Amino acid sequence: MEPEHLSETAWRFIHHFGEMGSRWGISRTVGQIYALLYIAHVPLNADDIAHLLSFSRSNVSMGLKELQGWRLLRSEYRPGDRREYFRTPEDVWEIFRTLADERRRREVEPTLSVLRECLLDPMHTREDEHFHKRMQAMYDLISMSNEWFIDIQKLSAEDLTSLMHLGAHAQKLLHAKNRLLSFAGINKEELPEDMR
Amino acid sequence: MEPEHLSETAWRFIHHFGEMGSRWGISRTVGQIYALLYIAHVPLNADDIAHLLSFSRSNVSMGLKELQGWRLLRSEYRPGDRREYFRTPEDVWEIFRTLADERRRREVEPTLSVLRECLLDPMHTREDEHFHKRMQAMYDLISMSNEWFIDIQKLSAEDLTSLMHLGAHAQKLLHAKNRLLSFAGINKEELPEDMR
DNA sequence: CATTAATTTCAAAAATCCTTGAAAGTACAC
DNA sequence: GTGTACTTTCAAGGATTTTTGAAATTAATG
Repeated sequence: MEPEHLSETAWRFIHHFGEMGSRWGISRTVGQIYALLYIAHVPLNADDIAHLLSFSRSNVSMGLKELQGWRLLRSEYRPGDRREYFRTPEDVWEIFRTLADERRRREVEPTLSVLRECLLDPMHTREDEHFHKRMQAMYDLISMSNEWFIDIQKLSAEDLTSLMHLGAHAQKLLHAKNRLLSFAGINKEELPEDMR
Repeated sequence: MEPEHLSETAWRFIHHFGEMGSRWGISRTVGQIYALLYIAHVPLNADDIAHLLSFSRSNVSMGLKELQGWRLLRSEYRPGDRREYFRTPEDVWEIFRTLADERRRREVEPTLSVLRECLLDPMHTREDEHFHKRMQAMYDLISMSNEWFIDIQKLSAEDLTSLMHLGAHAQKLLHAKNRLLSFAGINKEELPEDMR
């Protein structure tokens, strides 16, 4: 069913995502496996993958397990065939959303925890005070981005596309709003949280 | 000038960012150096850093060089002192912007190039066609996000904060616009690019 | 221009991370 | 329950990345 070997172009694609993966905390193998599954026109089983990418069977098994840990795979069984067949979600948006959300949970949330803990520690010296301010600034930024992402994540691919096209133009809307506020003599602090 | 040793809390902070760094394609050392410089209340020279973090002098030198490659450091000389003193920008937003932009240039742009090249390759089989569609979908998503980021990057920290607070509420604006369009019987395709 | 102070380079050692084959585990079919 | 087809685990070996100290380089000073 699946091709015996990869085309030149397919290989370039897979190879690139392997390299990319290794800059992103997932191993080359895992990156390549995912790239292959992403472009495959039919679901593949572990042997297909091992064969096409020349990895050991066990390496593929571990790679698939890791990808499942990232919630990035779908799998299915076929009647009369005991092997498990894997594929990626069809929608690229879904893939990126899942990836981003998983990173958020694995990296951003723990970072916020550490920062919160550090911020609770008592300050003794002038340096401690400076340290505290710096951590607070970082906490504020990360925390806000985190919430923004959780918020934005709910939107459909279509809505996200519109929002992105709007891009920095949204700034104009905000400026218009701000001019209006100042015209009306209203102070930002008087507004409810979600209208600032 | 700088403290002889790090407080418990400072160490926790630095240690965490070392671990984080190692998940992000920069080494533990580099992550720790940056965390230290970020919280330091005065600029530090390479010896200070090596001493405080117990790294070899040469390791610190390479780490600083890498951080400069990321455009994440400021440095200064003092009269009567030959040593170079390093600090991070004061504004966390600036740091994150620089980091994100550098990653964009190092990872996203090359990925787009590879995808463009692959998309130009001739298709022979049915599988090639499917492959082509998948790459196109990925190209569209990454390309759009990339442009969105370039666009958004120009905004001030203040504007970005407002935008983030707006978050998914922006969706309401869009829906309002879309309802208006459909009420007026205007098709999206008739609008100029930046109004869709 | 020689001396000294600081920085950088680089090849080797150390640490870490990845990959593998062999063995153990699982689950289905008869 | 036994055999079969597949999957997973794991310790050892391999590969890659980090870290280091010694030597080379650069730059300032008298």
